[in-house]
Amino acid sequence: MASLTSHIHCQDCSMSSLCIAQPLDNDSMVRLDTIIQRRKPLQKRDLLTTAGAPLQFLYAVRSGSLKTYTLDDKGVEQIIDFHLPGDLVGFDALADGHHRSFSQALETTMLCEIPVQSLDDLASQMPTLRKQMMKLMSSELFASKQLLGDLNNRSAQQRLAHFLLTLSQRFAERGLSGKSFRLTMTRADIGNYLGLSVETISRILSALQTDGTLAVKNKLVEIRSLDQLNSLAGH
Amino acid sequence: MASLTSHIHCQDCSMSSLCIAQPLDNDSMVRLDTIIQRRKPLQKRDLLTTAGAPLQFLYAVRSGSLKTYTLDDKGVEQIIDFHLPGDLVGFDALADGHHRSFSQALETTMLCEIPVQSLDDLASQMPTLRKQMMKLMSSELFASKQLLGDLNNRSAQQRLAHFLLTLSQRFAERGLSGKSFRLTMTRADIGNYLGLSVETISRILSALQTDGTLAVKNKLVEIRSLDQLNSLAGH
DNA sequence: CGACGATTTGACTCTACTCAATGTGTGTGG
DNA sequence: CCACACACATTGAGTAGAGTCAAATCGTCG
Repeated sequence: MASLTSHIHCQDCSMSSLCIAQPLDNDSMVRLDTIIQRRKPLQKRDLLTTAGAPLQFLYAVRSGSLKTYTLDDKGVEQIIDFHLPGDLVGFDALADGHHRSFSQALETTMLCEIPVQSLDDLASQMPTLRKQMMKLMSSELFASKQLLGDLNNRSAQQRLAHFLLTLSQRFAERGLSGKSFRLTMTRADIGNYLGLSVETISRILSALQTDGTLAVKNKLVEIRSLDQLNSLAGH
Repeated sequence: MASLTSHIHCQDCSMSSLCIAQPLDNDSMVRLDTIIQRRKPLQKRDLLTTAGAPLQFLYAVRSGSLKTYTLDDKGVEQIIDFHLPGDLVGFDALADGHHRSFSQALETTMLCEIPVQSLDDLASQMPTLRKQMMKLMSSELFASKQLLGDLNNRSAQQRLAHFLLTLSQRFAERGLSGKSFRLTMTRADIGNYLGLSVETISRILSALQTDGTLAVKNKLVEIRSLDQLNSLAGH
């Protein structure tokens, strides 16, 4: 009998199109699969990475979600990113072999664990894998820099609209509903990430609910008018 | 006779410690050197990259400086980054082989031109080069994400203090003075980058001048009290 | 010298923050 | 299974920091 832990392989993984495995032919994917382990699921609030800890694995999110954050001089949390299924966690540690941030599960979360040493070996043999890693990092890099400009010069409403649209797109890319989804992070997390206070987040969500752009029920968000939301984000 | 264009080689380049060449042994550096060309200097306002254009080269800044920006739906400039000597320009294009942003010289600027195709070939033969590229991207990625958090939750004064400190450090790393340097970008550029209005930048610079933290004379900035500036950035 | 772009400074306004109180949901232990 | 506790969320009132608009000055380049 198979054990209870997941035995889905890269070849069958629904996330493979977003994952590091995306451009690989079947044979390469099988080789990648052999180095990847599946981890016991993380429970809500469990830490996946700790700043300063040596890098051993990169992680791919299979299901669930995480937040990545740093602590500033005063020990205040600064949220850097949210991770959804298909995302890779740990790139920031490639620079010097140590994680630079904390990653914490926002809900029960399943992961693939990729030993960096083996990945590196594979990458040196497989140019496609090497290029794919570069591509993923390049995309993330641009997205991150772009976001900086996007957020900096925009109002609270624009920021939140942009955030919701980005989430929506990411869910859609992952084969989930982009119209209606659950915010696994708290309002405080969103505020921290966007540089807004909890109260502002709450007020804007209420306002968007009132004007019919959204239907919000606790953590559940339904986008009622995508056009409306788009035009709010654009200004 | 040697031509008038620069013939400095990677082996002799004062920027090599920051550059892609950093961890390479002498032999590898010579090989890298053979694929790198030197470009005619860019004049102020010249474009180095254009969003949408196919990626052919990565560039390393030898002297001078550039700004990288995108244009939003309304054609409004969004500054994403400033590049100083030793920085690499073009990583954002690795994702799909097309540049995603514009890069414009802020002053007369000298560059090394690195053909991506050849770089890729070299990287596949030289694991150190491959790792160094990953490291550079990883560092940039983290810095960019960190910056997002840093700026988002901070006041105008904190942002500007942080910006000046970062510039100071970067100049120092490049063997230039970190105490006293020239802002090659306009106040408007700084404001755009930090998400502040020109007037706010100007007012804060004046205030920092008045309280003795800085001496500002047009584009020239001298840091009078590093401690003061540090504590302003920290809050 | 003249023109234009960049910078500074002032006055007023408004957005988003803080503080405060209340409401809602979740989870734990008796 | 219920009750209580605590974390999360909403809403209101007042305030402050940064934006906008406007005008004057400075600097640079032709």
